[in-house]
Amino acid sequence: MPPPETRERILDSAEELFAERGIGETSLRALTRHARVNLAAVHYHFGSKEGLLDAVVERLATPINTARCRALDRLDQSAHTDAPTILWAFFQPVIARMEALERLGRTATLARLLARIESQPRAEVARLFERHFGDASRRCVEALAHALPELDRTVVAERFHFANGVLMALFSDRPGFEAHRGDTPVPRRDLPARAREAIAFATAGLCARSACSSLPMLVPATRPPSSAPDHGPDGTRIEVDSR
Amino acid sequence: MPPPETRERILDSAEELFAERGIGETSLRALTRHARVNLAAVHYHFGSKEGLLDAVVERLATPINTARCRALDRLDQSAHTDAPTILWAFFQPVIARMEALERLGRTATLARLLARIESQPRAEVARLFERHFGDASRRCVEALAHALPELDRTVVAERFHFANGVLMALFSDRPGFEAHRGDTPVPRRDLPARAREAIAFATAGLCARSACSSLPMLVPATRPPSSAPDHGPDGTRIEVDSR
DNA sequence: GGGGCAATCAAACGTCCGTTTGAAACGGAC
DNA sequence: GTCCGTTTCAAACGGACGTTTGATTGCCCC
Repeated sequence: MPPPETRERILDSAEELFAERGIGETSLRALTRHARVNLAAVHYHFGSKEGLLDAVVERLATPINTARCRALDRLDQSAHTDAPTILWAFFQPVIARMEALERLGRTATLARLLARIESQPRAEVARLFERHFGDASRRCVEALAHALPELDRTVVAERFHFANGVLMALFSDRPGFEAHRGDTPVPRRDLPARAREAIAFATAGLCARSACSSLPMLVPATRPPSSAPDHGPDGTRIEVDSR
Repeated sequence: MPPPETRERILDSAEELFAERGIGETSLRALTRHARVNLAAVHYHFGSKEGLLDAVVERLATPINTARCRALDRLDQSAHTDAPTILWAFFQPVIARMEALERLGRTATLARLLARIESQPRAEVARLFERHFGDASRRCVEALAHALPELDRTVVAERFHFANGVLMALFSDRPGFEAHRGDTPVPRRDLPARAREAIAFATAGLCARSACSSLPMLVPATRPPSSAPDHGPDGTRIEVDSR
C-alpha cells in the first residue's frame, strides 16, 4: 500500500478504542500502541486528538449520510412515499453498517461511539452532528412531514427524534434488559430480526394517532411519587453556587 | 447542617460535571474546585473516583427505581393492567425527575450522564445498570408480557428496550434534529408536551401489530446501497489487522 | 480541659497525559 | 549521487492527573 497505511490504522484503532473505553479515557499512547504506530504519527496526520476524533466521525458517518440522501433521492421521484418506506430509507444504511461491524465482532461500536460523542461539550457535538448527519436528517423530516400531512410538523420532528432513539437502542445491547422467563434468560434474536422489530416499533410510533389523552395527566402527577419536599432528600437540591 | 454537607456538594458537582463534560474529562481537581471542597475529600468520602461515580449513579437512580417499583406494585393489584398504563408507570418517575432537573436549568443532565455511563467499560456498566435499574426493568417486562399475551416474550423485551430508547431520546435534545419550515426553525414544545408525545410514540410501538413484513426485505438489501465492493470506498473497509 | 474520633486541609507522591522537537529513513526526480 | 518532500521515529517537554500522607481542626463525651 502506498503511504496511507498508518493513517488508516490509527483511524481503526481510534474508532475501536474511543467506542470501547471512551474518548477521554483513551490515551494516545494506548491508541498508538494498539495500532502499532509511532506516537507522533497522530499529530502528524490529524494535528491533535480532537482532529483525530473528527476524522473518525467523518469516516464513520459520511457513507451513512450519503447513502441516506441517495435513498431519499430515489424516493423523491418514486411512487412509494409512505412514512414506513421513508423511515426505512433512513434506517437501512446504518443498520447495514451495523451488520458489517457485527460481522467483524464489533457489535456495539457504532452506538457507543455515538453515545460518547453525544456527551461531548455542547458546541462541539452540535457542530459534529450537524455536519455529519444534518443533511439526511432534515431531508427525512421533510419527506415524513409530506407523507404525514395530518400531523403538525413539530410533531413529525419530535417523532423522528424518537425514532432515532429507537435506532440507538437497536445499536446498544444494554445488559439487564434481556427477556426472562422465570430465572432463565431467553436468548436474544439475531440482528436482522431485531432490526425488523425496531422498524416495526418506530413505524408504529411514527404513525400513531395522536398524543395520548387517555393516560393519567402528566402535569399534576409530575412530582416524584415519593413524599419528597420541594428538593428531594437525595439529590434534587437546588444548587447554591455552582459556578 | 451536621456533617454531610461536603459529601453532598461533591455529589452535586459530580452529577453536573460528569454529565456535562464526561467522566474521564472531568478531573477531581476541577470537580472539587467547582464544589469548593478540598481535593482529598473525594477520597475520604468515596474512596476513589470510581466510587464517586457509583455514588452519583446511586443517588440518581435509586429514587427513580423505587418509584417505578412502587407504581408497578400498585398496578399489580389494580384493574388497569393494559400496556399503556404499565409503560406510563415506568416512564413517569424518570420524566418527573427530568422536569425537576429542568426547573433547575439542568436539562440534559440525566440523559448525558446515562450516555456517559453506558459507554464505560463493559463489565462495569453492566454491574451499574443491573444494580440500579434491573429490578424495575424486569418487573416492567413481566407486566407487559402479561398485558400483551399475543406477543412472544422475547418481542416484548425487545420492544421494551426500544421504549427505553425513546425515553433516552426524550432526555437528550440532540441538536440538528429540530423541526424546520423552510429555513426558520420551529420552536420546540415544552417538556410535558414532548413527554406526552414520547409516551404516545412508545405506546404505539409497543402495541404494534407485528414486525413489518411489507417492507423491503432486510437481509438481501443489507449491503449499503452504494455500489461498493466488499469494503466500501470510504470507511466501510474490512479491517485487516486491527487487533 | 483533655482524650478520641470524624472531618478537613495543604502539600507532595509518582505516573501518565497531549504535544513538540529534531533527527533519521524513505522514495522518486533530475 | 544528490536533492527534496513526505513520513516515521525516539526522546523529551511541561503540566495535569488520581492518590496518599500527616498535620490540623472542630466537637462531643467524660
